[in-house]
This record gives sequence, C-alpha cells and structure tokens, in this order.
Amino acid sequence: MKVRMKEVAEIAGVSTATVSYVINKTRFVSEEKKQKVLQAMEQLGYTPNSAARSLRSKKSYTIGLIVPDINNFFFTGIIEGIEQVVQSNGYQLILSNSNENFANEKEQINRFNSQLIDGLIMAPTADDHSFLCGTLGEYPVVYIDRKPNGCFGESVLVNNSEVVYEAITYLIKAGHEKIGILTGIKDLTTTRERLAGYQKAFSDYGLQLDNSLIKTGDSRYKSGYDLTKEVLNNKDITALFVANNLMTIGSMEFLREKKINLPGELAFIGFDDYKWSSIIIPRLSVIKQPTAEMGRKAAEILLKRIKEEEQNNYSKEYRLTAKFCLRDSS
Amino acid sequence: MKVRMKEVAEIAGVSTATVSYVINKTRFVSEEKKQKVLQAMEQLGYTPNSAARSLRSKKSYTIGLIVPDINNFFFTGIIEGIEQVVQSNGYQLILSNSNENFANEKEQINRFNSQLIDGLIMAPTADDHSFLCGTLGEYPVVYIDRKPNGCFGESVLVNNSEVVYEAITYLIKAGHEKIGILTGIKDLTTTRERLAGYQKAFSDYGLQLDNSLIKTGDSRYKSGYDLTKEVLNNKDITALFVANNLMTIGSMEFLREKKINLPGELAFIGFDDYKWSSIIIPRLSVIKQPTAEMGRKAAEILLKRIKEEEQNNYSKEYRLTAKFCLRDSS
DNA sequence: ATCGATTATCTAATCGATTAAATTAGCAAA
DNA sequence: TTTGCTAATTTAATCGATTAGATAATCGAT
Repeated sequence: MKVRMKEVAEIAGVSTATVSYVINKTRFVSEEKKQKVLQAMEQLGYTPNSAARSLRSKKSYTIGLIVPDINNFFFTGIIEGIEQVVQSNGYQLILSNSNENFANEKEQINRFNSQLIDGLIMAPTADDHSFLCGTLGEYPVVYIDRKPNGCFGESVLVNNSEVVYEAITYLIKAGHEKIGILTGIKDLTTTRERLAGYQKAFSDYGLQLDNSLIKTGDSRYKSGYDLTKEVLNNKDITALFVANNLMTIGSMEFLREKKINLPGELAFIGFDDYKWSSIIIPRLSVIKQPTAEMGRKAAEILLKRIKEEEQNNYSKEYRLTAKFCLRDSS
Repeated sequence: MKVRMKEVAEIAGVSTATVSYVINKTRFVSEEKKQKVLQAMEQLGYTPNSAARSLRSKKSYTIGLIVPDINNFFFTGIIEGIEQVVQSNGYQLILSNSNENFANEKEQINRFNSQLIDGLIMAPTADDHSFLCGTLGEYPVVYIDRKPNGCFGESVLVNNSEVVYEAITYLIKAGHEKIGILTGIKDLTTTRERLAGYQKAFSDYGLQLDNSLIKTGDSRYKSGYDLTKEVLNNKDITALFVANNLMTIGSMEFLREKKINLPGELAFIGFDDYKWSSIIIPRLSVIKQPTAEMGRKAAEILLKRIKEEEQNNYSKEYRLTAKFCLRDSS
C-alpha cells in the first residue's frame, strides 16, 4: 500500500487538504474538483491509512468489547447484536475474552487504554471494579448483562428479578413448595437479582425459605451437574430452577443420567434459550433473554455517547424484558 | 491521555529514543537508564499511543477475522481458539460477521485494507474469490474451515470427506442402503468434500447412488427442517445424515414433531458437537470438529507468517481430524 | 598522550493523515 | 478602478511514536 493522499492530490491537481475535505466532507469543495478527486482515488485504488488518520484526529472508529465467555451462546447473541450496529455505522469491533478472570480483564483494559478504541462495552467479572471509576475518563463505557461492582456507569440489563419472580410464582401456584435454585457466580449482579426474585416469590406467597435449597455455582457446565446431584441427594425437592445457561445444560445431563422424569418427578426451568431447548424431550421451559436486542441497545447507546460526546449519564440503567417461556418441563 | 513519550523522557532524563528502545527492547540500554525510564513510565501511568506506533512502524498488532455466522457454535469455538493465541501473543482481534454474504465480506476486506491489520483469518463465503489473489499482497491471509473458490492460499481444514466416509460406512455396515444426506450451502468446499465422502462410501460398498436422497440446503436451521420433511415424505429412507450443524437442529426439530423414533425408525447422524447433543434423548451421534484447535492452528500459522514475513506458502493445507462420535441415535 | 574501535545515547527525519490559519479568487458596491 | 467581503483552496504545523545516522563516551593498544 504505497498510494498516499499525496499521490491522489497530485493526480487530481489539488492539495492534500482538498482531498481530505472531499473524503471527510468537512468543508465545501467545488463539484469540479470533487469529481477529480473521487476519480483519482478510484483510479489509484486509494484507501486512507487509518493509523495516520486516528493519530491526527484522535478517533479510531473502533470499539472494544470484553465478554467473559466467547463460546457461550448468550454472549454470542449479544455479540451478534453489537456487531450489526457497529458494522452499519462504519465502526470496527475488537473482541476480547476475559474468561471470567479479573486479571485478564484488567490486562485487556490496559491495552485498550492506548487510545485505541473510541468506546468500550463490557460484561464485567464479579470482582471489585472501583479502579475503573478513576481510570476511565478517556472513552465512554457501557456495561452489558451485569453491572460492575463498586463502580458507576450506564448499563444494559434485563429485568432479572421480575422474570425469575414470574417463573417461581408459576411453580408455587402449581403447588410446589420445595423449589431448588442453582445460581451462577456469587457476586454477579445477575445472580443477586435472580436470587432476589426467587426470595420475593417465596415471601409474597408466605412460604418458608430453606437456604439449603439455594446452591451457588460458578456458571460452568460442571457445577450445574454437581449441584443438581447435591441438591437432589439431600432434599426431596419437587421443582428445580437453574439461573444460568451452561449450568442448565449440566443440570439436564445429570437428570438425564438418573432418568428423572420431567416434569413428573421434577418440574424444571432453565435459563437462556437456544434452538436446542425445544428439541429436547420434554421441551425445556426457560427464561429467554433478548440477546441480540441487548447488544444492539448497548452499541447504540455507546455510539451516541461517542458521537455527541455526551458525558456523565452516570448509572443510567436500561432494562430490557426477558420472558418466561413455559414449555413441557415444568 | 495526555502523557506522551516526551514527558516520560523528560522525567527520566533521557531522550525519547531511549524510552522507545526500552519499551521495544530494540537496542541495548544501560541498566541505570532503563530503570529510570521504567520508573518514569510507572509514575506517569504512560501507555504508548498505538496509532502513532503503527503509523511509524507499519504494524498494528491487530489481526482481522471474518466469519459467516458469529452466533454459530462451530465458529465461536474457532473464535475462542484464535482469541487464546492472539491474546497471549499481544495481538488484538477485530471481528466481523459476513452473514454468508459476499458483499458484506468484500466491504469488510476493503476496510481492512487501510493498513489496519497485520493479517487476516477468514472463512470465505461460497462465491468466487479470485479478486483476492491480486488485491491481497498487503498482509498474510489464512483461510479456516473452507477454502476460497478461485483463489490460492493457506488453509486450516478438517478431513471432511474421510470422516463422512467413516460415518456413512458405519451406516452401511449396519445394513442401511437408503441413506439420505442433507448438506449445507452448495458451493462451499466443506459441502463438496462431505458429499464426496458420502459418494465414495456408496461406491466402495457397491451401492447405487440415488440423487433424490441428496438434498442441498443453505446452512440454516429452517432448511434442515424443510429438507428433512421433503426427504422423508418422498422416500422410504432408513438413515439420515445431516452435514451441517444448524441444519442438524432443524432436522431434529422435524423428527421430534413427527415423533419419529431414533434410531428405531430412522438412524440419525448430525454434524458438530455441543453439550446439548448428549442430553437429547436419544443422545445424538455426530461428527465432532476440533474447533478450538482449528482456531489456534490458524492463529499460530498466521502469526508465524506475520513475524517471519515468510511469504508464498501457496495453497498449503493443514487438515485436522474430525471424529465420528457414535452415540445412541444411529 | 594519541588513535581507533566499540558502545551507549541523542538528534532529527519520518510515517500519512487532519486542520487552523493564510492566501487567492471572485464578485458587488462605491 | 479600487476596495471590501465572502467563498474556495492551499500551506504548513501537528498528532506521538520509531529509527537511521550522528555524536559522545569509554577503554585498550601503541
């Protein structure tokens, strides 16, 4: 790539400034010269050097994204939504996987701090993020799925406690009193909110909470399997709610192994939907989050803040609605 | 971010050149000055401006990735592998979704051509890619999953025809003669190779090919559903092989709806594995591709070429081995 | 003491765009 | 014709790093 703006300018018989104005539409250029410039660009196959451009203009037209698990269909749904919006606005997306690991996440943020991105979307890990409040004045940040602990900021979330309340209420009304719940990582806001929905349902319907029916996992497949075994071995529960997607699969694996009949022996509700959930027998009742929409929303908010340089919408929350999909397992 | 190398140099009492040498380890610097520089960087919280850096050095430490479907677990497995390698080598990953659409793909490549990336990994769409041969001298490219039509290049693939041959052979040996096959998008190399494996098995075992048992789809859920209906309605097949992952799910949906008993009424083998496949009843037999490994391999090859500026390994193919996982549906 | 070779550090040009400020051109009014 | 204004275009400084080549420092050999 050796064709620079200078060459284009020479061919078109104008200065580089004029070329720049044509490309960026930043000043009026006479139709005549504009055409010459466009033609010269075409002829030379010119594409602007983005490093030079962003060095000078302080804009990279790139946004960063940090998710805790690139291979989890909940997050890939979000990524898809983000990508749509980012793409169609002429921005690029830099993707990074924190693996739910705080150190990885911090390292990636440090990389981003080299004025590489114009904005950041992240689903923060469970750790304390108070360090962020100070550090990040450089670019706008939008949190997705979870709020960061110890730090303000705009976030795109779902109505976790309400939708879980609805699902648990359904179970209670169906006559269940001993309802187990398996949650994801302890200190995530999603976990707290979902648990709160569960607890509120119990309290609203005058049922006694039994803490031994509440099991905290680590958002991985295996802990879904293990905790299901644990909660079933020790307790005679009649319903089980799993508040995390991979754990839902792990849990199902155990139930399948033990040939436990759903919903006959156990009413089951899982978290997050995928085409698979409805080809399983019985079709799984789940809570379905609007993943692509979440991604789009987050990207739109971020781009708006980038463009308008609108600052300090501290702690504004956008709550999209997740839905309880009643199928055959409960 | 207003702290530049100049400030660091001043505080450390050296020139910017020395700071640069310390950061990049490009020349020997005395231990004494090196410490002063490191300390000054620490003190000021300096992070280098990557735009300036890549403008001057012509390296962005960024690689591009274009996949046809960001939300497909086969590709997210690949992405995960790529991300691991890229991350641990200090590179960034720019992600883009072509949606199996040639125009999108080209547009993204054009963006990349602004000397933004040091290399590219892509799973090309089915269209003719001969335009690439000329255009891309700028940065190395590695193809993944599929080879581009009409263009040379290094690629990381799996042993498609062999593994399909193995699966079909299994069915034949189990006594099946009327075996349906649903494939993904017609002109993909994966589709061609998988179909070739199917055909070779038929020919090796002296069976007559019946072209009406071969249905070509579009790699989407719905075409799996529709084609399954089609092939079952018109033909009395005893076994079905689906050569694409989303189509596998769609196909299963139809079979489930019609309450077709697997493997009793129909022996079934699908493509690509996910935790779900083994909690379905019956557990699904599938062909499992080493997705993360494919991603890692592609990234390693690409980084090697970037670093060594090793050119022109035209058309080298790396074939990783996919495995036929025999479970209960066949 | 002088010279030459080697090593450590610095000076300043450079990468390719953007953009403030200067300049030129064009036109209307006096 | 001259003057004043506006609109179109150009000149040249600038963004923040890298790096070739210049310079200074050190040391051993003669």
